[in-house]
Amino acid sequence: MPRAATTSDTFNAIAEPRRRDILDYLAPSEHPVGDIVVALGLAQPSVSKHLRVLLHVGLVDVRRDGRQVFYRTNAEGLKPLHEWTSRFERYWRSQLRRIKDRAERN
Amino acid sequence: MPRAATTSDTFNAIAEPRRRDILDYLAPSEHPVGDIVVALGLAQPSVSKHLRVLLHVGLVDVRRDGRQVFYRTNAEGLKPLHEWTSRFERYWRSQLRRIKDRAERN
DNA sequence: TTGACATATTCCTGTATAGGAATATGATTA
DNA sequence: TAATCATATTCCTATACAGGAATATGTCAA
Repeated sequence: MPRAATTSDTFNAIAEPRRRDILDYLAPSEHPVGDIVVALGLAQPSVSKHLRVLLHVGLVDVRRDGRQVFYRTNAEGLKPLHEWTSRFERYWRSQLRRIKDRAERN
Repeated sequence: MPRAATTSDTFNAIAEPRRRDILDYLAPSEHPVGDIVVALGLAQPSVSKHLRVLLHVGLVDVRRDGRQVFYRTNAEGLKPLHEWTSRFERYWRSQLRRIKDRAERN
């Protein structure tokens, strides 16, 4: 079996750095595609493709207005990712905490 | 350009679900490869390969003991991921918060 | 030393990119 | 209607898997 599709889930979608850049850019407020092209210095077709992937997994929302298409990060979609990493929080908190954890296991 | 290598960074490494399972399993305490094989029901070579990727990006630590090799999740390696997702926290906190954010932008 | 055990590596293959180039689609304006 | 603007899609290609099968490597025990 080959690697899973980038469109299959959030984790695969954000594995691509440019897509993370796009999510960062679109988090505070919506922007038309052209803005992303300029802001991130990417080729327009490339941006459209990345947006399609992000849309597929629900990480961005769209709003069409005339010939422009506004995208915006849907932060909710990043929750699962955040929650998964949170499970490991107790293991890095601090050296002290780590010692406590170790004691608890005995 | 093809997709980035899974060994290139944390984000790519955890894009594979089995690797996340392995990290979950190895977080509380170290385990030899054989345990992972049994616990997750994967083929041994497959587990070894996944571990190699995780080791490459520093998500697990190794300790050899006789013919067994013990692996353990290095939670520190997941910090960057957690921090990246944290940046979006303010955007999902609550509807109230979202309204406040919107007001702040005006 | 030999055999069993634990893990790693190699080889093979079907699949899925991501970027570049060219083109298509849809909407707006002259 | 034609020209233009904003985006999306298609085609092409080099690359990188991830799993299965077979085998290699390293270690311990008899």
